[in-house]
Order: sequence, then structure tokens, then C-alpha cells
Amino acid sequence: MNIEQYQSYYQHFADYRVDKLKLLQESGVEVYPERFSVTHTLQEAFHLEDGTTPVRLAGRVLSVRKMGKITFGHLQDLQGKLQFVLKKNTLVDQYDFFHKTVDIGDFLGVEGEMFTTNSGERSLQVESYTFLGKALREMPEKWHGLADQELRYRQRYLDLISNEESRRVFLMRSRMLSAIRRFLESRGFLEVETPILTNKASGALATPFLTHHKALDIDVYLRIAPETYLKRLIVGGFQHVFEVSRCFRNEGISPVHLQDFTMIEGYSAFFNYRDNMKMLREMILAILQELFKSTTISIGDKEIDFSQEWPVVSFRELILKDTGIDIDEYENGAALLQAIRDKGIRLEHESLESLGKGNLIDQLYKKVSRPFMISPVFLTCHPIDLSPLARRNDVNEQIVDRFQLVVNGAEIINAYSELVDPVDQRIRLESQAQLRTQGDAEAMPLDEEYLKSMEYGMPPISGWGMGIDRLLQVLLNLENIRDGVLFPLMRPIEEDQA
RNA sequence: GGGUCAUUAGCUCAGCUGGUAGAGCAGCUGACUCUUAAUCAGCCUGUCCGGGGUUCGAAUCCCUGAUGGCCCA
Repeated sequence: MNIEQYQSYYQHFADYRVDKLKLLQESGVEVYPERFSVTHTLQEAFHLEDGTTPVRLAGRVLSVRKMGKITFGHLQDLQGKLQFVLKKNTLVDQYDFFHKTVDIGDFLGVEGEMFTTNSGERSLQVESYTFLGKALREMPEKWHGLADQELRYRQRYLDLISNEESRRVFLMRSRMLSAIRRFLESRGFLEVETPILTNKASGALATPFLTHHKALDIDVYLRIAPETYLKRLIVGGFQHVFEVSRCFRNEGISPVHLQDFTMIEGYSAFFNYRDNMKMLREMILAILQELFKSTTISIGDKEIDFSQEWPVVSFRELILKDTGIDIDEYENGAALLQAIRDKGIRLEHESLESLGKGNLIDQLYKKVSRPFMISPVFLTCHPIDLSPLARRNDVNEQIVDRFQLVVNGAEIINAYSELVDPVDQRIRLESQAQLRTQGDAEAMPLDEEYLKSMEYGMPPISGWGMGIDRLLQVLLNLENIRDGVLFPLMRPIEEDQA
């Protein structure tokens, strides 16, 4: 490939960089070589003793400071950076060639000896270097980094190159997932994968994405939750099972909502929701230890010590405390709505009158209680019509054996004792199907295949789901949930603007 | 979907009541063998988001569209 044939294409690039590219090629340098072997990462090299040699390192050129016959610069990778030093009397012609051809942003391999500069910085004295890749576009500004929120989402690689904080967030995300996997595996969980393309969007109350399967000529849905498949695995004999599950919900965008997000769900045979409360508390503490080496973190302007007891409160207690309304005193949605209005509480919802009692309680809770729940709380005793797959409470048939973990106004975990009685399940799903025909797009469809599996016999089960993106957002204080997602979906920009 | 704020050089940002666009970084030239936001001297950089309008004159005012942030639904 030569530059002349792609003249118009090369116009997208910085002229001076294209000139350097030409010079490299004319000088016979392989600009995009096949490989380079390193002896250490930049971080490892930083801790080597002075005099260690040969040390071979690679990274992106972050800065270059030429002082005449000596040049200082930094190489950077995801986890660290290291200063390198070039001397003219060591490199001779290569020294001048470096300055004629290397730009900030290029990839470079260096070989030499570790030493400490007069000002005390661990550095590599370069004896030879290898060109590892030319950057034809200019890097973001070195001091402020990339500040434009839109560009940080669209071109995450630039954000990662130029913003330390962003690198930290995504390293944390990886470590969080790894800590979760280690925790669950230590508890005997097996990791599985279940379908994303499904015939029925069940397992949660949400609007699915619809697509078409050509070969079968059927419409299929992207899963909104892996729940019903994971429970089928319990029927099949798995005892503890979990999935790191990308799920898709075709709903509004907001700083706390993604349409394509990651949820981890886990199911345990013979557990009830209380067992999961205990286990998941330990899991969250394990995550905090891994990420922060501490169980106390600051959220907003508050210090929260997660090692303290996490109170368990019911919907009824919570709402009674926050509003003075006892939800058990009202027969139906209409009566409760009147009580809410009598208290002067204004709920924002398109059609409050058509909401059932359960949904109304949910709206009320989101308005008066949830935003103020900062330190961890287990919320329990959810209304039954909000939880079509959860086990009915043995004493109070209006509620289910369920809990949510709320931290900083966000539901981090949702868990319950599973409904395993196929007869009750059929009745509950039929009432959901009824809601669907009345136009509730979020109501759950009747899933015969799932019901059939249940008819073959399910043991007691408790399952849970944890939103990974939301958890990361809460723990790291991210303003927008997309700050913790590497490549959030954006509306495409016009070709000629790129 | 509604409100609101934003969009100016590759990046970070100034640009007042309308008078024809500027700084830093990056880049180029030169000086410099311990710098690290290197420094010093000089130079270069524009579809002021797009389209209309008002005006002698628009980055600036008005309308409209695009994209994004935030608030609300």
C-alpha cells in the first residue's frame, strides 16, 4: 500500500504525522511490525533494581522532553507508565531519527538498563528501540485529557489513553467480576450460559427488544433476564448455578438505566431468601475487600461502613415510617391512591388510576423512601403482583418471600424464594397474561416451556440478580451509569462528520 | 416525549452590549546531557455543529435541524 494511492484518505490525518510515516517507510522501517517480546510490564519494570539489564518494554509514547543531547519521555500502558531516557552519545544516528519520526501516541518498544535519575525517578536508559505502530491522528490534550462526555463514550479508547480515572474504573470493573466469580466458585456455584435469543421474554417485568430469526423464520426476543433458564437447570440437577448475563430492556435512557446491561443471577436448590441474604452480604463484603481493601467507602458526602448490620425492613414498615400510611389497611389500589392523595403526596405516573395496589405501593416507595436509603438496607415483603415468579409468603398471601438490597437509592440486588409450585405459577402467569392483553407491555407472557419444566418437579430454590453496572456506579460514585460501560450505545453520527 | 444547558483549531478552553476569531497543549524551526504540565525564542493551525433569517455587518440576536449532558416523564 502506498500513500499516494490513498491521498484523499490520508487527508484525515495530521500532515506532520503522515510525513513521518513516509520517512519511516522510505528508511525501510517496518512501521507495523509483527511482534515484540517484552521482559516486563511497565509496572514491573518500575520495581526492578538499578542495573537490571536487558529490560525490554513496550507501550504508547505519552510524552517526549528533549533537552538537547538527552531526551526524557514516558511510555504508558493500561496499568502504569515508566520514564525512558535516550542519550545521543549512546544512540548516535538513532537519536536524531527518533526525533524525526516518533510522535506522542506512537507505540514503541525499548531495550536497555534500569537506573534512577538524579531527581529520583526510576527509568530505563534506552540502548535500542523498535517502532511498534504509528498514530496518524493526534492524541487528546496531555494535561486535561479528554473532557467531552460524548467523545469519551464514542471513542472510549481515547478516554482510556488520556484519563487515569477512566482506566481505574474499568480495571475495577474487571476486578469486581473476577472477585464475584471467585466468591461464587468457592461456594460451589457452577457458571453457565443460557440463551440470549429467546421465544419468550420472561423472568422480569420489562419491554424486550424484538428481532427476527431468518433460518427459522420466527420473531425472537433478546432476553430481559436469564431467570427461567437458570431455574430449568435446577430441575436438571444443578444445585448452585450462576450466569454473568448480558440482558436487554427496550426502555428509556437515563443516568441510571442502560438498555444493554450486565446482570449476574444465581440460583441455589434448597435455599430460601434468608440464606441468600446472608450469602450475598458476604459476597458484597468480599467485593469491597477486593476493590478497596476496606468495608468502609464514601458515597456522595457520606462514609458508609458496610460491615455494620444491614437492617431488614418490610415495605409496610418502611412506608408507614415515611408517610404514616399503613398499606395493609387498604383493600385495593383506588383506596390506597385516595390515602396517598389525602397525605398530599404527588406521584408522577401517566395513569395512576389504572395501577393495581402493588404497583401503586411500588411508585409510592420510589417517591418517598428509596431516594433516601443510603446505607445498605434489605427491603422485604413485596406485594405479590410485583413478583410473579416469587414464592407466596406462608402467612400473608398478599406478599412474597423476597428482598432487595438498596444502597444509595439504588436497588443493587433483587432476590426471592422461588415459586416452584406449577399450579400456583400457572395461575400467576395467567393473570400476567391478562394484564398483557389489557395493554401492559411489561407484564410477563405465559411461558409454557418454563411451566412444563416446573411440572417435572422443582426443589425449594432461592435465586438472586445483581446489576453489575449499577453496583459499579454506586461503589465508584459514577455520575452516569455509562461511565462504567466501555462502549455504551450512541446514536450514530453522519459519515461525513466522522 | 417535555424542559434546560452545551457544541469555537487535533485536544482543553476564552471570545462582554453585533464590528470580520484568540490562548494553552499538540506541531514546526532553533538553543539546551537529569527533565517530568521541562524551559526559552520564533512560526503554523479554523465548515465558530448544519441550514435559514434579521442587519451595512453575525461565533455573538431570532427561527429551524443534528448530536450530547443534566432535570422531568
